[in-house]
Amino acid sequence: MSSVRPKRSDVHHPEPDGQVVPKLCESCEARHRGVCGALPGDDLLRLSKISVRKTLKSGESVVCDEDDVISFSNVLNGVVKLSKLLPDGRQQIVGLQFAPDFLGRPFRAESHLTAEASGDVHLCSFPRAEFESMMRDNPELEHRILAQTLEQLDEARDWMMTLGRKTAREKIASYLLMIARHSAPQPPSGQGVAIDLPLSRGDMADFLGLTIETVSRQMTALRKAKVIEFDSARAVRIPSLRALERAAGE
Amino acid sequence: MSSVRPKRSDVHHPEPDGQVVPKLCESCEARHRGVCGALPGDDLLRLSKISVRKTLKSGESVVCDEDDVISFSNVLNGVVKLSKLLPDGRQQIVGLQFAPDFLGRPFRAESHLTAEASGDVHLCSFPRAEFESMMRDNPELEHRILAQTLEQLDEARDWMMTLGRKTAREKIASYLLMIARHSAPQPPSGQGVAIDLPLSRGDMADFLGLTIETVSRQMTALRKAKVIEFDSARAVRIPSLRALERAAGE
DNA sequence: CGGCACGTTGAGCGGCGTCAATTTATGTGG
DNA sequence: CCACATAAATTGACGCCGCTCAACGTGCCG
Repeated sequence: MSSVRPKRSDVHHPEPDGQVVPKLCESCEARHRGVCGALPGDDLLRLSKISVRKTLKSGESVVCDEDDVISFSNVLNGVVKLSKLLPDGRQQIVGLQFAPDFLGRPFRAESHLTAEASGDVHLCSFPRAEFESMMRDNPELEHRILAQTLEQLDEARDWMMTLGRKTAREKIASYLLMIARHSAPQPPSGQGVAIDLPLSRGDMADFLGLTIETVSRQMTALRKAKVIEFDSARAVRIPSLRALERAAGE
Repeated sequence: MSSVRPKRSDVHHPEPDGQVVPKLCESCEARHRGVCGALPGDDLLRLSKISVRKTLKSGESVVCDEDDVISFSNVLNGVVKLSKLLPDGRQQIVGLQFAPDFLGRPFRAESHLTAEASGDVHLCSFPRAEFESMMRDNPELEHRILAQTLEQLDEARDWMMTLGRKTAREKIASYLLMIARHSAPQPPSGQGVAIDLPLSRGDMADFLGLTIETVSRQMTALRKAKVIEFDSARAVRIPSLRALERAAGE
């Protein structure tokens, strides 16, 4: 299920201030906003020597259900779906990971979770054991992992409200709102916010606890209500975030 | 909303090995299984001096939505509901905390969450600032917080599957199963597992994304299907956990 | 062009919500 | 102890939102 193309990286060079920063990490978002920002130069070097870049094509999975997790990753770009499966095939997407999120479940097997690329994804991947050992040595690293985990817990609980108490229409609006908030801020064009939808209708359904047909119908309904406009099936514009928030029940 | 009766505690005495263990902490579950287990004697003493026991009556809240969180707590016994509210009044319970769970959201305001006692609850409560400072000094303490946060994230994601993809019947069964797994293990009596239900039908509805009436009907349906037996409305017996798991769709 | 995945739309049904009545627990004062 | 009040839980009748099944449209690639 997961065919990836690793590329070993041990190139590095000194920074102006004498600190050694691996070349691979130089322009990496995760080094600034992600967990790697916690690492001093020498630890970063140690980690970069054992880390590999991976490219996943759409649909390829990082960790399969029940697999032992042998590696952690940072998401460099793209979107990773975290999903669960019931024995009879019903599926629920329980989270989306964007750059520069950390991917992995420290101290435990991945709790029956599947991580799959939605669209092409670039990862920076490293061995589990080595990273956990660095976490023990480096409290600041563990602190960052904790901070991210707490944020993900907040997001998961927000989504529980959406799944349990919102109507189909409100669920769709909530999803669009979430994507808009994760999108890069745009120059105020007066034409509203344009966003690309990383998930197919089917994945949106699995994320929102709906069927494909209901997702499609409610997208149409929001368009007819002029809350959104379609550039294509996978790209919409939002004339008024306020109106979308109202549609999301917030 | 929250009227509590604090009782200052600074009594303590030396342990046989010379280590000082505050008297208050001596028989405390949280010291062994909870986060306090991470603390050496002197830190435990420091924390115990600023901690207070609180008793909440059913329905009293620990942290109100939008309040600044001024304290963290350990749950000593009882059950605490974590819930969210939509502007129009719809409610969703996003988690249950049992002893010896840690209660609080480090590094941030409580993300619009309400924590409320379901039945009488005993807490051990301490000032936020002091505890966060101890977290900085003591990586092992932060490590335990991380471990618990990761578990809660797993649980939240499990529940997302339940909320998004299961039928009313399966949701009820999943809830009963979760309570059974949190209950103290019982001597094999041959009469099945007896469990007390900490939530009212209304709270079960808010936890499962259902209405009171549907909860009641599906409880009756499970009884008629002989998956559960009623000792009272708040206490059931489970003849076969396997059968209950099947009813939960697992 | 055909083949295929993805998305949209329609018709009809059923699970769960709504509204309402009744029964059962829980407490409170005489 | 009973009488009464109040809340919690159950049960029934009915309607609607979202699911099912099916047909059709659309874009992409060989």
